[in-house]
Amino acid sequence: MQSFKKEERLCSIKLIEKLFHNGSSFLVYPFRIVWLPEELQSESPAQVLVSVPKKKFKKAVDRNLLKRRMRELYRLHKSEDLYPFLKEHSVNLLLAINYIGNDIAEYSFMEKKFKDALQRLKKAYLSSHVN
RNA sequence: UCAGCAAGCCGUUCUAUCGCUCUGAUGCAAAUCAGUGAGGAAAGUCCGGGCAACACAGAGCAUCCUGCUUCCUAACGGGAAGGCUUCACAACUGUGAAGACGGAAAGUGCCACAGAAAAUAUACUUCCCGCCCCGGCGGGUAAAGGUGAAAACGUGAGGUAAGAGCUCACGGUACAGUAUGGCGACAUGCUGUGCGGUAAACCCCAGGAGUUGAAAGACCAAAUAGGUUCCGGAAGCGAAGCUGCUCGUUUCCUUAUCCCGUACGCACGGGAUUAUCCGGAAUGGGUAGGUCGUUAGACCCUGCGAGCAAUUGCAGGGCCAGAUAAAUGAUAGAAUUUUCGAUUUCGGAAAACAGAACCCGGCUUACAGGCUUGCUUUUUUU
RNA sequence: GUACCCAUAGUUCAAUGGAUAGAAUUGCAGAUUCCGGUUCUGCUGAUGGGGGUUCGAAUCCCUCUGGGUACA
Repeated sequence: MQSFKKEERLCSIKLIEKLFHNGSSFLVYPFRIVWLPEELQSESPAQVLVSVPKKKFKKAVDRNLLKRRMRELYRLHKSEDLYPFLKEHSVNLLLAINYIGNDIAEYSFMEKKFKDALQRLKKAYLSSHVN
């Protein structure tokens, strides 16, 4: 359950455009999460996209490091909480995780914040669908 | 032994757990197992080539690039060896460094300020001669002064009213001719003629450049709509021919336009106008994909030759990333190195520059630390 | 990936290779005013960094840095 395969990544240009056009977003420093419920063809319950702005991190090495850490976080924590939640409500989700910090954060700090972000995501979904 | 300079090389390692890319095996599949996975600069995109598509009789013009010689190379604006110039050390003969290093005697332009004058010379203070008669005029001159980044080759002698390459000697530099040495750039000698700088000003000379770049280009099958062309069938108060007329038959043409429905377009429904529909094939375009191009190569390692060297010949061995919103990671522990606190044991911190995207050869820039070789130098010992 | 362009006061722009790099505006100080505004006067610059050519470089050449444009 800790794998991170191609089906779980968001690659289609159309879906990405849809996500950033219609999706709703919130901020948990140092992340910005954009999400949108959507019917998917693939088997995985969610597709995710990870990005780091080139303006803040000029060197490719730094961007790679942050993207790898964020992917690792998603891989390790998705199965604890997010996937069971999504199956329970039987929805599929498009996700985009942007890094908006100005410095390269420690892994432990990022881990703590990422868990908070997942909780926020669940709350946001529930509140929007109750109404 | 210490320090500096130059050249070349390396540029953290191991274990465990959980993952990712690609390849292979097993398997209907899910999956499992095994192997594999960033650099010397992968960077900048400054040059050159391969590869691909398009273009292409030949010549000239324009534009851009290069610029001492010979060689290396697939090619180069790269490299090697050499020549020349300049600078430094040294001291008369070397050592080291740097150099966009063709042409100013084809032509044009420019050379601020200062200065008499910045290039067909000219004449401010001087100097000399003559005249008027005591500071002016006419002539000669360019040595001295001062200016400037640069002043009509420099020094000495002769010469002269005073002077001047005007003449001579020595020297500098450029061109032409000639002899010797060198493949050549060039060097040395002799003869003659000349003497501001600037071509990273225009320009001239010699050589070179077709254009566009893997988002190049080749192929594949889907789903959706149905543009164009062709074929077949049916239809028409359509047109024309055959005919005196009708039927019939042949050829052509049409198969759409307008209005309303929230209505501009598409689709759908209805209505109006003399009047249209169906089936098949080919071709073009749009949308989102896949495969090839794509990693075995001007490749790497070792040995033996050729060459002063760059480089290259032969033999043997090896396979070394291939992603596509883009893999090469995260965490924990240990070792190694550096550094700080401490003091011989422990604790903390750090480990450079930096991340492939069609592939090669260079150049440029970034880089903690370490190793090797050569040269110079300091101290000590013999 | 490929092809190109730009960089000058805080800001917007000038300057033929030649004095101390100008103009507008902003800021600061002073004058004027009872106070403020307007007006007047004065002051404030690493020509993006480094090297080269030149007697002399913002300008010419090389290189690095930063910013931008075009091509699907």
